[in-house]
Amino acid sequence: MTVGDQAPHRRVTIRDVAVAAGVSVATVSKVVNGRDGIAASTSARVMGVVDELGYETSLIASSMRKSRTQVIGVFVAEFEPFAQQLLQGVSYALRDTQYDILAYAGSVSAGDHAGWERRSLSRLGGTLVDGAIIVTPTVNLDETSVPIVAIDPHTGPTGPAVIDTDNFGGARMATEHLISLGHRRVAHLRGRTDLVSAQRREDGFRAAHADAGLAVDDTLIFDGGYRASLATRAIGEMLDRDDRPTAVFAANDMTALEVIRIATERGLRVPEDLSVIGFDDLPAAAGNRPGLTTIRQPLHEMGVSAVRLLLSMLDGGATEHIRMPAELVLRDTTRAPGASA
Amino acid sequence: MTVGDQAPHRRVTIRDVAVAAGVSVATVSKVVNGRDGIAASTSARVMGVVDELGYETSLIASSMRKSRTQVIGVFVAEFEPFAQQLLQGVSYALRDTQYDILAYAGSVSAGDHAGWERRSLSRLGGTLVDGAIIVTPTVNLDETSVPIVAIDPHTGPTGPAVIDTDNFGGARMATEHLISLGHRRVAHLRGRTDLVSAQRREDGFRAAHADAGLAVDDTLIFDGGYRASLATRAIGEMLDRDDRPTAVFAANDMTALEVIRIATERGLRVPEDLSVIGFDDLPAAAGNRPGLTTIRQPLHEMGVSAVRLLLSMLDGGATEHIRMPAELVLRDTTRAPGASA
DNA sequence: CTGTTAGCGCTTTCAC
DNA sequence: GTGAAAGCGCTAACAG
Repeated sequence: MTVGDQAPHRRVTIRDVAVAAGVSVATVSKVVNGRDGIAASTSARVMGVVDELGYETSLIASSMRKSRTQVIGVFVAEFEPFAQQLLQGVSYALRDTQYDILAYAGSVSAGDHAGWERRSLSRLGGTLVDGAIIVTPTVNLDETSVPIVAIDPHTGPTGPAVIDTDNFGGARMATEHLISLGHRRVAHLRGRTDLVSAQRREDGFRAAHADAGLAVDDTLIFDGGYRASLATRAIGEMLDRDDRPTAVFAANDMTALEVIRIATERGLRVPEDLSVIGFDDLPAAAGNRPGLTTIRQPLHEMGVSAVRLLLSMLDGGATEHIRMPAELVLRDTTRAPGASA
Repeated sequence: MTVGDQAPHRRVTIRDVAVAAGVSVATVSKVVNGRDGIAASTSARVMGVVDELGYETSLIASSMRKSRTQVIGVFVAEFEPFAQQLLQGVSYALRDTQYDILAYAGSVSAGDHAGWERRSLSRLGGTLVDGAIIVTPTVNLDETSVPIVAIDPHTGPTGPAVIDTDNFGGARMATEHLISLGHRRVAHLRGRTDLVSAQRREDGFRAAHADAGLAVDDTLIFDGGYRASLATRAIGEMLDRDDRPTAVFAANDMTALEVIRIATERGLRVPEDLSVIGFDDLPAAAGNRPGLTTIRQPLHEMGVSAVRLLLSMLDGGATEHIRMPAELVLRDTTRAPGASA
């Protein structure tokens, strides 16, 4: 610990500039913020010192006094592929605006995993960010200090502004696809059952069966919890059954990929022996070999829409609920049953 | 939840808690921060109010007084795939620590694109974040107020702590691969020539030729600037030549993918008529059809290493320069010339 | 044990 | 035009 205890590089503050320019702190502030009522000569001198010293106003300090910071917050539980795709859309949409992006993953520390969205919001909202986009929040967010838009909230479209995907329709489409291929024993690997998105997907799965006049075999429904690690066991059981399903609709891509992994381990070929379809269309779905057939959520567009909506709200616009369409993306992991090579 | 509903949506501050608990602001602060020297009864009462009011300490305000915030900053120019892969590694490595991640893209607003790293650092460093990881900075960062580690700095390994990839070795490997396949007219689509990483890759390209006793045809070297949009024109020229190259080594995946796109547009088949190899191994490389053969930078691992190094520096450890190995990833876009189907 | 007093770096009245 | 003063929400001495 005997390193730089000397505090070698204190950041240059507004006071340093003021002293160097021979003016008051207040004057520097005005110059830097382009307020008028400052002599041109003074302004020029101060700017000179600013450049010379490399002064940058502290976002933190100024955010405590200002109302607008020109920063949009994106709060996520974790930087996983789903959130990242969204973030890319947000980033893209904010490119030509005056806003900076601050993405915060505030549930890193174990323990109170739940409520990360409320916590992040309290810690940064109202001060550091002008508005926030919250990715898959699992609690209701009302009475927030800044405008927020929730993307795919797991509690359903309850908050004021939300962007989500047609989970029910997408799931029905996935299941229909399997059924139309001729599959009659199709399993469903559910998501986190405490989340609406997972429930909607299960509903869609059932609806497709009903539409086709087929009965759902409830023993073919397994819990995958949206995470590969949580799904592994259930997948094993599913594939070890004597009357193994010929196809499976996994509630998201991560668990669908896990199905493929386990199936391959068991010596099963996908799609010859088992058809698999996922949900999300993460980059990993396209990157997998064989390419994962899945239901696409337009993540990028959702990020863009979230920005547009938030910006309009920041401008006094009304909240909205935007539902994006889901789309079937055919790749290589589904085919008719028994159509072995 | 019937507390202070008269107030609009002002965030609840430490003062609100103090008043409600009938103690001083300082006492609340001590309780919340677990300082000792507080009566158990007082502590309990305050905590009760905290829960009831849903108080969360403002990261901003406390960061102005505290030295440690338990937040690591990741500064990027933009949230593009390259940065995102890194971010995932960082996120992964920070999972089980007490640190939160704050990713900041501070060059969104057009204009002063350059110097974003310095700007972000000045605006957030020293106060909001305990340390920072900077992704592909293009300026030298010394005299910073907090420990930083640079990932793949485009100015070369000059800063105190840097993680980078063996650009020279990787480029040589890529070119060797093409040459060993039998290609004799191989083009190089350079990156941003003002950046060392791009220079190293060109050097590697030339070295591979020298090793094989081959001369480099300088007219086969084009500028791609690392961005698809900047490369389009040059690629057109390259492919419209009468003595079109049989293979091309693009300085990164984004431009390699653009080569494939343009080639396909021209009616050329990849790899039958043209072999293409990239650099980076972004998810898009694996996701592309045909899969892009490329040189892999272990982005995830680099993120992890950056965290480890930063954490150790935060703990008084010394700076380091870590060079990661590049690796050839064979997919579907390279094959022997003239081996048409 | 607890409250009072200073600020952190900045912006914003409001005098001069 | 410019500066002095009053905070923003919080923590860190220092008194009581």
